[in-house]
Formats: sequence, C-alpha cells, structure tokens
Amino acid sequence: MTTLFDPDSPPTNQASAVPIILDSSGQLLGDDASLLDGLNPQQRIAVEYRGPALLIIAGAGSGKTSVLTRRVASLIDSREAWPSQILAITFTNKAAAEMRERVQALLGQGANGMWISTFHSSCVRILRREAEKAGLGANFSIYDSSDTRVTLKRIIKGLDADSLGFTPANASAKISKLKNELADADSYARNANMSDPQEVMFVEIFRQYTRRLRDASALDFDDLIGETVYLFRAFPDVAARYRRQFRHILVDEYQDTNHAQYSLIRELTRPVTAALAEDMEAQGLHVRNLQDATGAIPGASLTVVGDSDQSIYAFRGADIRNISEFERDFPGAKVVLLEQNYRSTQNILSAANAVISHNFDRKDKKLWSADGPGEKIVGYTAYSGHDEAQFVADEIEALHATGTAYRDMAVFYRTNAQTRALEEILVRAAVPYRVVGGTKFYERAEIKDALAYLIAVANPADELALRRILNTPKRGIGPTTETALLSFAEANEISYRQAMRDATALGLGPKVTGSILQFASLLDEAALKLDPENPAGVANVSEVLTFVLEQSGLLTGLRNSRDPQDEARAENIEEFIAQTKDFNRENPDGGLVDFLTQVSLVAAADDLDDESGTVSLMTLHTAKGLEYDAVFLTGVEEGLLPHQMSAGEPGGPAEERRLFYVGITRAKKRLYLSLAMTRAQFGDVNVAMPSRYLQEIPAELIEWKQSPGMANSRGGTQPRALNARRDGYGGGFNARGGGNRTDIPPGLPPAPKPKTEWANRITAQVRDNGDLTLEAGDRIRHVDFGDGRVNQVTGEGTKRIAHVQFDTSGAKKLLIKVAPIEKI
DNA sequence: TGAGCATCTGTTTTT
DNA sequence: CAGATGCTCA
Repeated sequence: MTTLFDPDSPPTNQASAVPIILDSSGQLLGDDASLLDGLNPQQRIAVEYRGPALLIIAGAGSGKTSVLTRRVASLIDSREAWPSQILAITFTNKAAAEMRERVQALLGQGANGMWISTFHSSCVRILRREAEKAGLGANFSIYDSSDTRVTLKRIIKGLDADSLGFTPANASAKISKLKNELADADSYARNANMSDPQEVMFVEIFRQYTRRLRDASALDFDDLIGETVYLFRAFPDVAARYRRQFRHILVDEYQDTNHAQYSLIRELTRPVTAALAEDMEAQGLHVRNLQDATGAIPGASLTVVGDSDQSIYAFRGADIRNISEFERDFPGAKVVLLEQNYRSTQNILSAANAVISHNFDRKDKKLWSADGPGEKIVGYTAYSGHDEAQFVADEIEALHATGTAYRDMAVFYRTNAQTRALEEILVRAAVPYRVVGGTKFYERAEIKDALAYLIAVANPADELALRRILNTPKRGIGPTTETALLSFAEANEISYRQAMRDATALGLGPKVTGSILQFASLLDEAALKLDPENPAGVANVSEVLTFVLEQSGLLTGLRNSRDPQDEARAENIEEFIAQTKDFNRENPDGGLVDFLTQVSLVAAADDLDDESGTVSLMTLHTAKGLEYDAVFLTGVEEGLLPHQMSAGEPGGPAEERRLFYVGITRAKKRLYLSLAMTRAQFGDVNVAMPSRYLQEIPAELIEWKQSPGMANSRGGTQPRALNARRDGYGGGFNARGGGNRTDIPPGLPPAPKPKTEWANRITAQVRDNGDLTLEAGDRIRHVDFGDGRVNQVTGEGTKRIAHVQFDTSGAKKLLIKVAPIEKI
C-alpha cells in the first residue's frame, strides 16, 4: 500500500548508538527546551537519553504518558527519526489515540506515518500486508474468545472429550496459555506425556482447533502475535524490512507483556545482517545511511515503560520477568526511576505504598507527592451489596453537590457481576452512569449476527460466521440440514460455502434447498459488490450491510416481531448501521476488512467517552491507566478481593494485591473503600469478611463512616435501612455462619413475594410507576427509605426526578418512573 | 422444525 | 441468578 519508508534522505542512524543531547547544529536544545518544560530531572533523562535500550520504571501517576509522548516528539523534532520510523505500542487503542494526539500537539504538525497502536493492531496490520507469506488470505477473520469457545465446543463434542473433563473454557484457557508461550500442537505433543489419555485428547483438541482456524482462514487473538513472530522467523527478508523501518520502538505497560509479545519485540529489535541490508538496497530500499561500519544495520533502539507493581495480567500470560530482567536481557540498558507522583494526595499514596509493601520479592519503591496529605480515605461497611450501592450513590450525589463533576468519578469492582446491584441503585437514584466494558455492544447477539453477515461476505471460508447466520433470521434450515451440509462438504472436500451453492445435490426437500440456494446467492451477490472489477464500483461498508440486512430480512424481522425486546434489538442494529456510516466517513479508503478489524480489536477502555457527564463503572482491570478525582473501590472483601479463584494459583494473592494497588492509585483526591457483610451471589446470600488488604492500610489514613466492627455489633446504627426488606436477609445478618438467608425477621408475613419483587433485574424494566405524577409538597413512601416529602421535581417525561426529604433517611434524588415509591 | 418448559450448572480479570 | 441444555409436543 503505502511506502514503508520516507524514501528521501532518511535521517541518520546515529540515534540508536550515540547518546546525544545536542545535535551538531545545536538546534535540538532550542526546540527541546519546550519539550522539557515542567519535567523533573528523572523525567528529563527519560525524554533525552539516547541509547540502544532504556527502561523507565514509572510508578503510578508519575507522568509517564507525558514522558513517553515528549520522548517521541523529541525524536521527531530533532530529526533523529522520521515519524514512520517510530513504533509505539500501547495497551489500548484509546491510549494510542491519545498519544498520537499529544505528540501532534507537541510538534504542532502532522506526525503522520507513526505507528502508534496496540500489539494486536500492529500485528494485524503486518499480517494483512504480508498475508501471502504468512499463508493466509488478506481477508482473514479474527476470532474473539466467544468464537474460540464455539469452535472448541464443537470439537469437544465431536471427540466426546467432555467425558475426560474438557470444557470449551478450560481447553481455550490452556490453548491460549500455550500460544502465549509460542507453543503449537506439535511442539506441545513432543513434550507431553502421551500415555496419559487426557494429554492425548488435549493434543487432538489443539490440533483440530488449529486446523479449523486455518480452514476458516481465521486467527484468534493469540495467533495475531504468534503468527507475526513466526513470520519474522521464517522470512528473514520480511523481518529485515520491518527492522529497517522501525528504528525506535517504545512499549508501554511492559510489565503486562507475555512471552509472545516479548519475542515480537526481540525480533523487531535485532540487527539486520550486512547481506540482507545489501539485498534491500538492491531492491531499492535504501539502507546506506543506516548501516554501520560492517554494513549491518544495528538493532532499533528500544524504550520500555512499566511498573511491576501494576502487573495484573498474569492470567493472560503476562510475565513479570520481562521487566524485572530487562537489564539482563539488554545489557547496558539505562534505567530511569520515576517516583514522584503528580496524581494523588499523600494519604492515598501512603495507603498504596503500605499495601504494596506487603508483596515481597519486589524492588522497594515509594510514591510521594508534594501536594500534601489531602482528605482521609473513607471506609464504609454495608450490610448488603445493595446497601453498599446506596452508599456509593449517596456519596456520589454529595460530591456532585459540592462541585465534583460526574465524569470525574468512577466506581471500581473486581467482577462484572457486581454491576447489577450498583446499576439498580444508580438508576433509581438518577445518577447518570456508564458501564465501561462489560457486555459490550459488539457482543450483543443481534450485532454479532449482523457482523457475521459481513464476515461471511468478506471471508467466504469462515464457516463459523456462516453457520451462525445460516438460520438467522429463520429460514427453515435447522440442525439436521446444517449437519447434512457439513458432511456433504467434508465428503466432497469442498468448503461449507461451496456445499451451500451445490445444495441441489443433497437431495433435501425443495423448500429447504431453495432457502439454502437463496441464502448462498445473497452472500455471493454481496461479495460481488466488493469486487474491484465490479463496473458499478466497490461498495462501502454500510452499503454492504444495508444490502445483506435488506435481503435477509434480519432487521424487518425484528421490527415486525411482537417480542418487545426485539424492538431494542432493531434499534441496536440501526445504531450499528450508523456506526458503519461513521466509519465510511472517517476512513474514506477503509474497506470491509478494515472495518471488521477495527471492530474485533476494540477494547473495553476504548469506548470511554471523556466528554460524557457520567460516572464511570468498570472493573479494576479496565481501570488501569485511568485516573479520577474520586474513586469508589467496592467489594473489598475476602473472596472477592482477593478473589476466591486466585487463592489456589501461585502468586495469586500477590497479584490481587497489585490489583487493589492499581485501584487505589487511580484516585486523585478522594478514595472510598467499601465492602458488604453479605453479598448475593448465584442467587444465594453469603456472609463476607473484610479483605485482608484493608488491615494493611494504616488505621489513621481511613475514616470509617461505618466500620466492620460497628456493622457487626448487634443493633448497630443503620444509617441506611436498605436491609430492612428484600426477602428476609435484612435482619438476619446477625446470625453468623451464613447460609440462613431464609431467616424471616419475626413479625413479617412469610413473604408472598410479588413477582415484580425479584430484585436483580434492571429496575427500569421491572418496576414502572407509569404516569405517577408528583409535585412539591407531596408525601411519598419509599420501600427502603420510609416516608418523605417531595421538595422539587425536575426533568422531563420518563426522566423526571423527585428531590425528596425523607423523615429518617435524609435527602435523596429519585427517578420517579422506577423508584420503589408510592404516593401517600 | 421450532417453540416452550424443566433441569442443571457455573461462579475472575481481557486483547 | 442467568445461560445452556435437553426434553416434549404441536
């Protein structure tokens, strides 16, 4: 596509070898001065140091993004590198976009040609470009974890492997782990104990999985990295081209890289032999000014940034040794330590330091701030998850009232399941919020269906996509027909798609045969629209989408359905159409494959919208790299943080502690730690204990609004009476030992349980006060807060909000439509 | 073929 | 509790 390199007079290669501060012309100093503005001495070194390898140990909030962007800007500004010679790897696409923006702002000019992206995006870009050598079509599909699961499920079923204890989940975890170590089925088989039937079976599963993906011309997330490494290893000339191109490689969040990613970086930073350099020169790829005395091209200069205290992705294969042994890996590497924190108050940092110091086996590092102690950390022990949520909602409102914008607040939790209680209460309390990640837009069934149509058009070999939409919308092709097609394809060694075109030969009923043929030609017709030879011109993404939706009747089917949920699904699809139009506008040259790539690689944190005036809810993992004025860290309980599942794993509790540490250090001014004494899980209510990590925070840093002790003491204050109802577990918490959730407080009738009472449904759908109108002066009764007086009503239509002064529970905001209230 | 109902099972974090 | 699976019946 584009040239890999600015052909005219590439700058010198000296950058990677000679530590310079000043260019001979002296120009650097002048321009760089502004780039160094406001940096502390360590940060300056991190920006200015030049050499083959630099490790920046950047504590939380130590301004590493700023350092990284200035470093990139200074490389370009000083003409040590063209933008196209820089490869910067970030953790999320959002971080990449932000970095690009900031570099551009610093340079005041286009920094086009820089590769700033995630590992995965960079690899896709390389693999699509080199598809032929990699043995793939340039239109290869990218399988996400659910695609992997579906594929494995079929394999396991076919092999009857579930009897040996295999599930899609555990098989995919194991395969992923191996791929992160750059192992494949064959290399694994060589070392496996093949007298163990389970091992034999696993090898077979792995083999079939690999085969299916290859047949479908698909790669999973792990393959994207691994295949790129294999590509470089198998084709030294290809590797040489990229080594020649990327003279400066920067990797953020290095502590979370796994072995495959590490290997990729190693491949990219190797020198190019004199012979290969000459080959390139002969092909017109200029190398003269990159060569050293021997004619070789020295390895690219590598900068990595990380903090081993924030390593939280071991479960994904992240190897903390990549960073802890960096100096051994890259002898002569310069190490810079950034410890001064510009984000949080000292109280927050002291808590963070205290917690993390309980991890042994780490280099001691103490974050400090020049900004003073700040507010104390607020602790709260709730009676239940709902009570905790109510505390969060109340505090959010209080902060909002005193001037903190909603967008500057965030609520963190360990597991996605915890959002339920939080959402329910936040909706009722009319707090504008947004769940970051979680069930993502693209994971919705109807969107996956629409996507599968696009994938089937782009990559005819992708059997998975094809089978997903074979009978969506219903066209009378059931499982029987599906398998018939499958065995027909296998018997004749043709693709599934081709089998569909040849459906007449299957001898099925005329009706079914007709639908198959019609479906097949629908897809073929759509594919024709993308053919560059097509005289009508190549269709863009939204045109293709509109075409398949219309022809298949997917959207109209949903619109005409009488299932009320289908209305929302239709809206989602319309939203999806709108997104493809946006994509067309923003990427006039972008084709269908580009769109699908983008969709496959969006991360949870990517869709964070800074402009939105809403509170952000997210997992602790998603929170990495972000910061907020006020942070609510919820569910600080044994079993949740640290999570039960981590207990058995080596290094588990230490990693959970780092997770807690990451959460704490996101907070700039205020930090709230909350826990619940009982938590509803899987329909059960369990008694929870305060997290061990709480005790690691010096007591004087926390001000408990309700301490674990207070909440335990019998008849303790109950400032939030949420536990009063809800099928009984309210008064029952005193009965320790757990499990007795059916305790009915004496005096209450044996709960006839009205059907709308089932709590954990998004309230907006269950409870509906309809046309209930309230005005100032009305008295109301609330299920949890008791009686109160309406002071004011604001908002319109379904978003009307009552501001209520309760007799015993204080002032609250309530979303009238969904709040559990009645007029009295 | 597919809709509707009963049972069972899993229960972390994510590119 | 939610999602998946398996069963029966139209």
